[in-house]
Amino acid sequence: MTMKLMKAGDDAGVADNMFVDQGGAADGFLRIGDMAKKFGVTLRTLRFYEDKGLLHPQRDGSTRLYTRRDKARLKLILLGRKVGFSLRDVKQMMDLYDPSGTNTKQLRLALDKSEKQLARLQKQKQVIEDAIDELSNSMSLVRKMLAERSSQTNSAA
Amino acid sequence: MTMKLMKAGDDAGVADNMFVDQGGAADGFLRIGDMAKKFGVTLRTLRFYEDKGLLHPQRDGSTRLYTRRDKARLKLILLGRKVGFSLRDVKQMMDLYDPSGTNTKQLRLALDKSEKQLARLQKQKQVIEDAIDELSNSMSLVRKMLAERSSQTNSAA
DNA sequence: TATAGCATTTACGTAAACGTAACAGGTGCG
DNA sequence: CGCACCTGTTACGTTTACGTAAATGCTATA
Repeated sequence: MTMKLMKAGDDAGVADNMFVDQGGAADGFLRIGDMAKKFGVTLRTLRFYEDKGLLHPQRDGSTRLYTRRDKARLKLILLGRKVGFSLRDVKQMMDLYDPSGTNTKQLRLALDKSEKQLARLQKQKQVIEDAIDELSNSMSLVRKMLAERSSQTNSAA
Repeated sequence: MTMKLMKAGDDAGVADNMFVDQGGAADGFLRIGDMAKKFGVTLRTLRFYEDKGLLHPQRDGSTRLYTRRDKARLKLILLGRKVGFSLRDVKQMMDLYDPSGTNTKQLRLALDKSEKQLARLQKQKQVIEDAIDELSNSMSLVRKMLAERSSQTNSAA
């Protein structure tokens, strides 16, 4: 059994929410593979996010080392994506983060974007509900048609 | 005033539902521009659908002429898209249509695809609702943070 | 006849978020 | 020693439904 030094179980369920990035690089560097497993993403994804300027892991030579800050940022990214923000939006919001300030501007931007996104989501929900309704109608109609057909064809069997 | 022979007002609100294509090419050919206006799509869309084998308008030389059948088909396409089917799905279903049969196979396929699509839509709806919840949570959190900030900064004003 | 207005065709561009391939060089361990 | 897995980079592929030219032609009207 390869148990190794797998103490990579910091658990990602801390308790911070969106737009709230508390820094702090104490210890517990993760390498890309651990990071990927911890968050359920692929290596490609992590490199991609870095390429897009969303993550900035340290380097040990060429090896990426992810700190607590990176974990927090990734958590934000994934949450952002979950609620439907584009990576561009997420970046824009995170780029405003300044550990030495009140981040009022960041929070305002986030709130503004959030309101718009919320509106979008509600519209989408409405669209989907409409689609469900129409599809259900069509389905019951088709079911009726099939019922007629079978009552004609099978009545002689 | 260019009134011409514009009696192209057949009205698209007949009363057929999805998967139900009744043929019949009596008269009233529409050209692509009229067709587009009638259904609120672009010329590009109509040509695109034709290119994908979803529409087969007649030709007068090189000019496309759309018949009643084409209108019915387009209506189905648009309904299909509204409920979230891909054009490929729509084509697959429409290709099974046979004016000289009971179309049982077509209806079964349509029903099968519809059930799957309905499931997809319900999942999507759930995802969106989750997103709405999470986003709402984050928003109220951000609002609190902003409130704190302003109570600190503005208290001295 | 010139102009307007509609038609035709081919074909590259767009958006998002990665996946996937390809190629090469480390590193740990059993 | 060899295998599995790490690292790096570049860059094309995928998906869907069109948008957007670009270049050209037909036809009716002023």
